[in-house]
Amino acid sequence: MFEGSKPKVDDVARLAGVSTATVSRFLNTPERVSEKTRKKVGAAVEELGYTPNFGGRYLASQTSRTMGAIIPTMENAIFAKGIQAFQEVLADAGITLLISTSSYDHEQEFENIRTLIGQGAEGLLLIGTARPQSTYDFLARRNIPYVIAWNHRWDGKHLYVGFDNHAAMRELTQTVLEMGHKDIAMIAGPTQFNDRIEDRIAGAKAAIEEVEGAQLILKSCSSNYSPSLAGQAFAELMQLNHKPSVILCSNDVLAVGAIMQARKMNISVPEDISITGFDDIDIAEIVTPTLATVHVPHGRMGQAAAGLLLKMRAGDTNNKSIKLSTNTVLRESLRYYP
Amino acid sequence: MFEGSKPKVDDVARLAGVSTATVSRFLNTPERVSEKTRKKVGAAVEELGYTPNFGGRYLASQTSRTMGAIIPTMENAIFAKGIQAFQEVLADAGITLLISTSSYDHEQEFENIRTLIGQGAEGLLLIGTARPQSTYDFLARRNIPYVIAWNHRWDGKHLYVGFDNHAAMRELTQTVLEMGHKDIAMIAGPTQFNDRIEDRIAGAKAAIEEVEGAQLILKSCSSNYSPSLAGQAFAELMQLNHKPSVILCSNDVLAVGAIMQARKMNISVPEDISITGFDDIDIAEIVTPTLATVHVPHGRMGQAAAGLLLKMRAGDTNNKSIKLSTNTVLRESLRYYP
DNA sequence: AAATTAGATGTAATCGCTTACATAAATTAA
DNA sequence: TTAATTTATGTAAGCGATTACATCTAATTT
Repeated sequence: MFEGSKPKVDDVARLAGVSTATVSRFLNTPERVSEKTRKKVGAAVEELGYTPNFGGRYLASQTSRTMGAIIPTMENAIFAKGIQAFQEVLADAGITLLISTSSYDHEQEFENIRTLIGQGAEGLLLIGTARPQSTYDFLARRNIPYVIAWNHRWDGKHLYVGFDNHAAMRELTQTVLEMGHKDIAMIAGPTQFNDRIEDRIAGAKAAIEEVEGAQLILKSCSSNYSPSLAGQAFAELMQLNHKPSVILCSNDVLAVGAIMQARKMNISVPEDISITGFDDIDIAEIVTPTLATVHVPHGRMGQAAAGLLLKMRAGDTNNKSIKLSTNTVLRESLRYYP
Repeated sequence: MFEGSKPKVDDVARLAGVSTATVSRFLNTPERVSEKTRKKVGAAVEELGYTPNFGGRYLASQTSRTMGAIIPTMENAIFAKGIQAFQEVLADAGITLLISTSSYDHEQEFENIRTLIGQGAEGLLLIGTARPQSTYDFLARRNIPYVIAWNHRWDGKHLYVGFDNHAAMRELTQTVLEMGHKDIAMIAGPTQFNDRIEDRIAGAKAAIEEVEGAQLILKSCSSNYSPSLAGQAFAELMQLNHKPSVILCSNDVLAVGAIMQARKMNISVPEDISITGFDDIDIAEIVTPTLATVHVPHGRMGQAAAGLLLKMRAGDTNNKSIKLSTNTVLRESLRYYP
């Protein structure tokens, strides 16, 4: 109706017959406004469909009620679940979430961080630890609270909300070893800019080194989320004279790619070869055979990260990293060594 | 370094020995600044790690370089893919994306819309058409450009960037009918607030009505994304005396749920019964048997939506809805009627 | 060489809101 | 009833940028 443009505090104030200060108080601290005026102002806001202008608000109050999250990609179900939970907790606290994706690129991530801070983000959710020191320096200089999710390390350098990728993979590998496997292969995506994969590989190695006669063949796959490239890696492993009896994949997506390739090649899983994943996303239970993997509590991680950032925003400085536990899930794709 | 707080234009101006106006010009219209000062200011910006404050900028320029998207949930791979593409196109144009999720709730969606507009969103991406008229009224009153994605209708009421759910489902159903099936069941999620499902159901009905002797048993499932609930619906259908020979599911997730339940019940797909999905997400090719479904170009849809909003933002008023085509994908789960 | 013009920079008003402080009204205490 | 509090409201000064307009400098034309 009306002029079609956005109503401002002044418009509301005029219509309600009060001052702009009162309107502002009505919006931010209603308890400081008398019942009577509260009604008047409320009606005016309603009638005009007034929404406070963020710019003005942010400028005047220096608080944006906004947080940012930068994830590598949204296409991966892993992040989606965690971020969804993250957003829900923030929304309940009246905080808007700004999201952007970095495509696993440090420069883009830094650009995104700058933008989000410019937009007023009062806290940041970042995935993993691998990024240039300069990025951390920037964050420190600006004094921006941030939380590192999807990984957890004991170095005490950052606030983590995640799980120990190293320990989780080590545990899974130990299980595999206990089942009698000695010739173990691993298909892993690029570790560049991806500390989680790095930790997973290290975890597998650590477990294998502990067992006499066990050995690891590491096969890298140029993408973390391409089933077909994983399939290719699988095919190459099958060319070897001395074939592995089990293939650990750095995540479920790659594992599924390997399973599908096995089917194409008429190699049966787990009779001929065992395969494992990591993450326990939906497809792990859908694929045939069902996939043995490491279960990760993505939803709880997102919630915890939001909770932590909210606390930091409230001024709580004594925060600690949160380590979530994972667990090995045994399913059809993994079998005892014959 | 320094005071640890955020540097402002004045700081940059002082350090570079120019006025704030020049700094602003350097940031927004560098071509209006001489080579020499450009260098000076650039160095100052760099040294201070200056990022313009969004609030001030937005207030003064009345442009936020921000767009909003409200999706029902991020957990579903469907939206993730489309939104990812949407975000990439916007990012290339220097626009930040604000995302929030409505959990399929109209009130929450409206709240989100208000918030995003308050944050300065210059355009909105909405999913599907089903929402109260009051929401559209609000949008119109505020004169906010918006695009409806994930559906396309011919009513000319909105700008759509999507596909014709009705026609797509009709086409799939026609294929099913041509394969000889007459007793057709459909497992569909709630249509409340979900015009896409509504259209899909209507599309199936339309096709079936055209064929003599063909009939539809509609089985509703109380969630759109719960495989287990779909499994339950499947089990109930199998109790019928006169069993269907094919089950159309309103999306791939439900279809997978049905397939898995069939496996549990030792009913083989497609020998005993055929099953189809909709969306063609990754799992469609992963599940055994692979799932016959309708392929939807999610990525292109996101891109197109972003392109359209960008054009609208630039002032282009003569925009048209974009209809993307889908196609029926035949896979193992669908077979000729015996 | 003087007049004209184009280009670069500076000055200061402005955007919409919040909030410290001042003031007025209502309540309680004396 | 008056004074002392408490509570509610108003006034006006910023918050950090942009930008119309004014000014100054340098280049071009005559």
